Amino acid sequence: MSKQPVRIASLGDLDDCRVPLVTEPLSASQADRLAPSFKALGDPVRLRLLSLIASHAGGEVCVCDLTDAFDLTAPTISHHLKVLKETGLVTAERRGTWVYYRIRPEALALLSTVLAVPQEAPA
Amino acid sequence: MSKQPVRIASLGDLDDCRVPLVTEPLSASQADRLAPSFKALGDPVRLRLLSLIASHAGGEVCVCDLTDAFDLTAPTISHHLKVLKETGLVTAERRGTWVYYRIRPEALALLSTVLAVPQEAPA
DNA sequence: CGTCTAGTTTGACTGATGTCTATTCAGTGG
DNA sequence: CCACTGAATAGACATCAGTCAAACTAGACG
Repeated sequence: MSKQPVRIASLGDLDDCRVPLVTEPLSASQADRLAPSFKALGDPVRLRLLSLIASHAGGEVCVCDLTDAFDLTAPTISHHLKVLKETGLVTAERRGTWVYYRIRPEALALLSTVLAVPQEAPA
Repeated sequence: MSKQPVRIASLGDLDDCRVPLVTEPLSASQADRLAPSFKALGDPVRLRLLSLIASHAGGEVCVCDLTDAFDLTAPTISHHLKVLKETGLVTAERRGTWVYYRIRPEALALLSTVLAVPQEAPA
């Protein structure tokens, strides 16, 4: 439906970062705000967590299901989820005993756009 | 499937990573090969370096020009360029006294694809 | 209230990372 | 051959990041 003006406090304003990095040089400020998101993706465990969350039917996953998918302790998974949450890539919601995570598609899409290579890219 | 000889993963084949992370869960192997690229993008200096290289007219930039754009020493810039090179995001070519860097558009495009959010993505 | 389960937080440890200075390598040109 | 410049490497150092065990918090349910 209509998009809510969701705003992640801990996630800096990335509104001015919607232009491919190939198109024009990133400012230092833009780079400072984008880097944490890419850094969050720079760990294999977090990449898989994000993918598991993003690709799951229903759009959300319980932490317990995520923990089972790795050979890591629950605190470690929790730590990685926190990193993803703090960079605005996912959101968390508690329902009863369980906590469910879902992705923030806009965040993912923005990063995808930054890396996109327009057709008429400089050769 | 015939097992291929083990490849150095710093720039390992990412041929089987062309599917959006949202579409299906990444395997551990895929995540292991993708993570270094995102990690390389996880530093503000490298993001700006990449953007400077990618957006430069002519498609290439001399290291001397890059060094001037930052308040960092030449070895530090060199180190960051090495990281970008080792992850396959850029290539380097020496011509005379100078070394020119250019991006590898395929590498960038692949990462963009991995992060892409197809329209019918789970909300 | 007591207890059980799901998740998170804390603290510690270890290994990786960003930066610098000093040194070395690669070409150019006297 | 030697000196000079652009760039990369080596080593050192401080900080950060991933992991775990232990302790803690949030609900559910007798």
